[in-house]
Amino acid sequence: MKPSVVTTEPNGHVCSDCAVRGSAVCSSLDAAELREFEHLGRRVHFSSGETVFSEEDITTSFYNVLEGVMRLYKLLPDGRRQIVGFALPGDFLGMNLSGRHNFSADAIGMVTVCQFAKAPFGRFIEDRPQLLRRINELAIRELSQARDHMVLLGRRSADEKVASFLLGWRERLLALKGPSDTVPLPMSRQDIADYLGLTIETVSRTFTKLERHGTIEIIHGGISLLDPARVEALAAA
Amino acid sequence: MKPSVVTTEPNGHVCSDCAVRGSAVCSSLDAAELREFEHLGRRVHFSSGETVFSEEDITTSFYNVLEGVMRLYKLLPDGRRQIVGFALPGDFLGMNLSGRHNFSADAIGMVTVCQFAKAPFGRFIEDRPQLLRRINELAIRELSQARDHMVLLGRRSADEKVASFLLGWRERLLALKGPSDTVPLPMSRQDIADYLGLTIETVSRTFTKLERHGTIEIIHGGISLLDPARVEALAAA
DNA sequence: AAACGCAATTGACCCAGATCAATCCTGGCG
DNA sequence: CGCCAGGATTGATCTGGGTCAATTGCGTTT
Repeated sequence: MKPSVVTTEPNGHVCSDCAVRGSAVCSSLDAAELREFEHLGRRVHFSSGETVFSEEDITTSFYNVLEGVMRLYKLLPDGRRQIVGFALPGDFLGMNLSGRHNFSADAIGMVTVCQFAKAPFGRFIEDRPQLLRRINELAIRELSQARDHMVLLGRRSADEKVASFLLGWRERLLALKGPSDTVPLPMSRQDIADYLGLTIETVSRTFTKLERHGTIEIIHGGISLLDPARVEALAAA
Repeated sequence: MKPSVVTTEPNGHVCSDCAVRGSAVCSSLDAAELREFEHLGRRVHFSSGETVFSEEDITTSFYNVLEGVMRLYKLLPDGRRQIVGFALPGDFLGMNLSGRHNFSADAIGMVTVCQFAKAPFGRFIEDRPQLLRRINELAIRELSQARDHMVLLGRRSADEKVASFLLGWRERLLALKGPSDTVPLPMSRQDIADYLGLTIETVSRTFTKLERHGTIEIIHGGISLLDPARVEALAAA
């Protein structure tokens, strides 16, 4: 199911000045290793809404997000959807034990990834424990986030969910774009609802309520935290 | 907060005939490595309800569960609890990036763990990529389970949650105790509720409902699946 | 065997959030 | 510029599961 709009650059890039050089898996490699590594990955672009891989697909590649945002989700047979996370630049996707992806991933807006064929990547890792350690670190970080999200899904009210989401999302963007009380939300209300285990109406109503109380301002493509302290109180962190 | 009832065996064990030798982290070590590894861990016993470690505690040890069941959970400031998983023999606990545990763990019934001091264990791993790879595998498996659980918490009804839980728990015990339609439930109803994001009343009512329909039978310390197919249908797997 | 303690069950009622159903933007296009 | 489509908002109503409150069942102590 390779989408037609995907474009691949034959080779117009170098890892050494990649945007995610410092934070992604490749941060564990030295300059010499990086030159070798460069041949393994190729940049691939996806446009908004395109699927990068689907749950249950055989895993043929790993992906390193370079630019943009992706939604990672699982579907129930009847169509209910749970977004298990949003991937941002520096995130590494595709690791699994079964040989099949255990969630689907698609682009929210334009996305650039660094794609690695599974086998050569596996071979490259083989004698580079540093890289393995880095991948393990990323997995452990994900796991910690996943557990936090379980608490949110299982034990928080709608207001708390929305407030936690805004703070969490701002926090993640902090590392990428620097601190700001203006939080861009590239994903749809439906995406937010499916991430928080709510309906789109509840998300919308909660935003409106927060805005009426002067806590946030809903702006085009995002929200602005007028009273961050209030939001933090609501999140019951 | 070392509990008084904890007992440590000076050395009455050998790794080579450990119950979890084949499935735990140590499955990645050969006989020679195992002998060296043996000196790193010590068996520690916990009795029912004792806390092995708490969220936010500085991580001083890693733990390999040998016997028994543990509940892993996070608390909100106001006391709401979310159980993020149950640990069984073979599970490895304590990995994190922050240097602090990101959840609490306590014993459900008698528990035996193999405890490793963080620093020596870290040193041992250093030049044994096989062990690191094994730890990574366990982390990836956990991550996959965590994502499945997010779907359950965010998008399933109470009936589906309970049915999925029974099947999932049976599935996990399968590897340890062999196949059976009688599912022991060592944890309390409250534990089940906090795992599923429900209240104790809802869990109890759902069990009763299933029993009235002849789908399960509630027995002392567990349940019996009278109609496993029916339970699977309810789980909407 | 009576009495206690604690988990589990059951019942009655309530409410947060879902569902159903209109609008209301807003941006793209003829 | 006016029209259209898809996302977002808002309103009205419903309900699954929570809350509150007994009651039951059992294992332990005396």
